[in-house]
Amino acid sequence: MFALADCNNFFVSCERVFRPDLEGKAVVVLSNNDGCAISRSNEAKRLGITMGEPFYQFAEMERAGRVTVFSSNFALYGDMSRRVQSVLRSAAPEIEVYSIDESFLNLNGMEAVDFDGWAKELSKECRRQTGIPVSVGVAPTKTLAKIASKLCKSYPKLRGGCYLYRTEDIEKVLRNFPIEDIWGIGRRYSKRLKTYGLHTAYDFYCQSEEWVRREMGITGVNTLRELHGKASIDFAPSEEPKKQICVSRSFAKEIFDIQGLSEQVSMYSSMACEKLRRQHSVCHSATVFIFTNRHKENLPQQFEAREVKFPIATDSTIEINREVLDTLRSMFRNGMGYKKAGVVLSGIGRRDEVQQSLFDKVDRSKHNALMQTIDRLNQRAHTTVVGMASRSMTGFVMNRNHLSPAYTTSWNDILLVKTDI
DNA sequence: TCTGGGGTCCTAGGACCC
DNA sequence: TCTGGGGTCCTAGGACCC
Repeated sequence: MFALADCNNFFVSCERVFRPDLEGKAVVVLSNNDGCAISRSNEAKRLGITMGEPFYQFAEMERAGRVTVFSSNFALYGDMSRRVQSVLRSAAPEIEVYSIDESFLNLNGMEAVDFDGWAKELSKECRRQTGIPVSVGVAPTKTLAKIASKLCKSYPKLRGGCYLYRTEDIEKVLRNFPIEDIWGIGRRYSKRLKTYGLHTAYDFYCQSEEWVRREMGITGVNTLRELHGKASIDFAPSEEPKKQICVSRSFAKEIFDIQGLSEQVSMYSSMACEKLRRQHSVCHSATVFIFTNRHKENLPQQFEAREVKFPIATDSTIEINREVLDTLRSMFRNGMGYKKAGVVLSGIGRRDEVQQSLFDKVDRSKHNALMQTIDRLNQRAHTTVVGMASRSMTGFVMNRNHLSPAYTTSWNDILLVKTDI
């Protein structure tokens, strides 16, 4: 058996823990830049605010006091997420942290347990210890556990826990479950499946493996098998190092000058390199991308990405940053108003397995020592106190007009000291 | 005026190898 | 006239997830 513990309306719930006056009211958390809705309370959903809806389209409701909005505060959400995880960890032998608000639990070895009661109790315990409402679904496969946890949200009678295992119960649930809500069937596939007349999870459930393989490949077959109670998606308890690390942002206003753009991109590459070193990895390539504002169709557009390769895998901010900025300059065009930029590190491998070269011109031990020192200083300060001189001195060019206080963490304002390294 | 950010896996086709 | 067979690796693009 597997459990899925899913935090209800997670970001909104985090804000409400510290604003109990907002319980029962319409609340929305906005994306970076206060761009669009990324988390909504049930009351906000009832007002008709949709996922991803641009803020300006419901700003009137906010002004009228019908909905409270927050800028996203990921320092808070990350901290609350860890608290929920620690409650879950104590309830089951193995945990797979799937996302900031969802964890799978492997319940092998707990055969004698009353899973329905266990799920309800775990939900209650999460609420008691962290203040976050959590839906716990238990089923023979991950895909069915996802469905079981969704049922908790529709039926308060379940008191946050649902155990789904009997074939007749599963089939009854699938008959009323929309095909597009199945884990693994997204917008594209559900649209296509509907053209074949498949509308519910049960319609999909009744198809043959051969047909599903032709239409959707092996991933579709795995989903089908999971609905039939045959576990086909791996449980991955350990935290694997990332195979790709990306830092990107949209800007509050378009940036037209190479200097301003360089400062942002340099900051992104520094942040990506920090993440890389934190997981003890090195990378073989870095991709820089810059986008103009796609919503301004009357203006000239540019959506470009370029990759630089490192013959010897590296984790040095100095080395990566230099190549990234050179690449950026080669892409930059005068007169373009850039709205978004980012840096992606890929070709990631372990640092202790780097292939050396006879012709290496970089003094790697020197770079390593410097990077270690910088990381240690910044970690101790809980903020950036030492960084590349090329990076932004003032942080993100970002709107955050509705930010909640740092309730559980010290707030990380960027304070930058220039050095001559 | 105003529209997020960060990931994973699978597949097909090309380059290259013997 | 007639031109092999089998494999790996890499990459881009498409699908998905939260």
